[in-house]
Amino acid sequence: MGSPAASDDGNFPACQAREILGRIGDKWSLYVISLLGEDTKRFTDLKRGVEGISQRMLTVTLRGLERDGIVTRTVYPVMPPRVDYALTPMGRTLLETVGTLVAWAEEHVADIDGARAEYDERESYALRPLSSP
Amino acid sequence: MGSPAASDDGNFPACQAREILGRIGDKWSLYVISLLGEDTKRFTDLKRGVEGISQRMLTVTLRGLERDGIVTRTVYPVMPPRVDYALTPMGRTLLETVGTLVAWAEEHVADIDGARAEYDERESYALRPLSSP
DNA sequence: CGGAATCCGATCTGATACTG
DNA sequence: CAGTATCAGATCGGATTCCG
Repeated sequence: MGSPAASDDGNFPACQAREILGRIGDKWSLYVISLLGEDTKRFTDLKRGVEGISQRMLTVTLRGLERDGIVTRTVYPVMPPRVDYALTPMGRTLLETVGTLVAWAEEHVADIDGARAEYDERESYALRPLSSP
Repeated sequence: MGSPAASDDGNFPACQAREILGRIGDKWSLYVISLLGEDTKRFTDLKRGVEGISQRMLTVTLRGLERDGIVTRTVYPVMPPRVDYALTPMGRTLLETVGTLVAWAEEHVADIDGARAEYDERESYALRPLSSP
């Protein structure tokens, strides 16, 4: 329904791969996946484990990962509620790569910080016509 | 106005690592990095190589990667302009991991597509009170 | 505890037009 | 060729409130 023949990019394989990369490449997803590891974790565990994530973003992220078949969500009908999250077999195949990526980011914080400072100086400098204080 | 000492998260290491993950985890960055590989490529080559990227997003992505010290940008002062992009040594250390991630996404398009269909059905089904057509 | 729903400013992004 | 500038629409994401 709706659009007859316009923009069916949505079904284009390359477009789907991009969407998937968007999901797993998301900073929150990366942390959630690497934090889950081989274990089963509860919502609050993840919230504590992923520094700085809001409840909303954790919920949204987990929903997305669940929908894509990367994590499983198990609800126990008790009060107070208890929900367990874990990686699916497919999700586990991501673990090593994601772990490497997260580790890379953490290892290169200083390098990148330096590169940024250098770049910013170069740029502000390039933009200034002639003088320097 | 308001917050005097609140939210200096900006300098917090964990926050910086997240920001870096946000950059390299970005779908466009991932494609650009893996496409660059060991080579030097021109702007237009990248534009053609990264399916579906707009000129604007390619520019923005490359600027970010340059600022973070992941790619180099070489401008030749000729007409018409010529600009070469390549990975820095630091950028090259990402290549294997990023390549794996991109390959993973492409390999799992079908699986994830299936998982999504299943999830969507389960959900729409769960939300409906009782009846089914 | 683990959400869902809503509000709303901030950010992102594509389209378009212009340029050296 | 390789951008920059601008603008409007879409999306993101935090804060808040309410719920079983």
